[in-house]
Amino acid sequence: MSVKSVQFAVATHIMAALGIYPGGEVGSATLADSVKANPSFVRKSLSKLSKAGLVVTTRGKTGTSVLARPPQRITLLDIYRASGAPPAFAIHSYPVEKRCPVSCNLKECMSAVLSQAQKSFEKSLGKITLADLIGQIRAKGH
Amino acid sequence: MSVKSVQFAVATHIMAALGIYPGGEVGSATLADSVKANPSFVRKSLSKLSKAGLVVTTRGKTGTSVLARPPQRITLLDIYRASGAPPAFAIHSYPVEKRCPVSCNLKECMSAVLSQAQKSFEKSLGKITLADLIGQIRAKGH
DNA sequence: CCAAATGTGACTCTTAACATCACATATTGG
DNA sequence: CCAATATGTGATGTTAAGAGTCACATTTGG
Repeated sequence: MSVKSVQFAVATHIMAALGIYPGGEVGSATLADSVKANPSFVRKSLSKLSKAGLVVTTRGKTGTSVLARPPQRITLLDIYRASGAPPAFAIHSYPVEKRCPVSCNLKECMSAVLSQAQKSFEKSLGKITLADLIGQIRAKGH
Repeated sequence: MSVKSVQFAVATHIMAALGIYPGGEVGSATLADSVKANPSFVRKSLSKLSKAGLVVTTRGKTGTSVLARPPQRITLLDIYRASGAPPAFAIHSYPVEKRCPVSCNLKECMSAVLSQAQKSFEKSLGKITLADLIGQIRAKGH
């Protein structure tokens, strides 16, 4: 029922790098160096952030990316949602045994439970800003 | 980085069935019918619940399973933990680019963030008892 | 001792994300 | 205008992990 995806972590890495980099204009190749992932993979992630309005990218020969707004006004929940990470929780897809009341109704109940859990998890992410995260990274030094 | 697991949902299904079944003593074959999953798979799940002390199973010819305590005293968090579902959130495992402070420190920061999110999600599960869930199932009727 | 149940290790199958490539698209500088 | 170089993205191969299955050991009531 849980879903592991690096999308969120990679997207956060990118955002933190954009926030920390002096000047703030960074090309995807530089970001790929920092994440140490395939440039194409990074571009895809960057593309999602751009579509979500968290980042402004310019194309063409001198194309770069910049944060769309100051890191104080970007939460990790914004990044999580933009990253396109699959929902954290899932339910099995077995068929229903019609004679069994548990089998008939459990999925619906579980679905409510899991969406509540998802909300509380998202709420937790919403409390942390990108600026907080950058502060922590800076505090750890190099 | 993604992995979906049905362990939690299946374990919850089993527990609800045990709680609802009149008398409460049920064999794994009956449970497998209700879940509509492979009997061996159900037995494995049942085995975890048993080891976690949520269920008491007897072996031998007339082997069955019963809830170890009343459903009012079993939370979905108990079941989640017993089910052995993998942690809901994970971080990428790319190498670190040593010259980059983001690359060096982000994983540690993300790890803290994710474990906090995990806690808030678990807290949400801890508020729901098996009795609550069974009540919901009964309310929906057959 | 035998029948019937749970417990479990080994193995294969399936799926979804990761990773990569190739190329389309866009834009600047000369 | 065109060459160089950046982002954007569809297609495809690779891989890791859970689901599913099987076989058999273990247990225990009759």
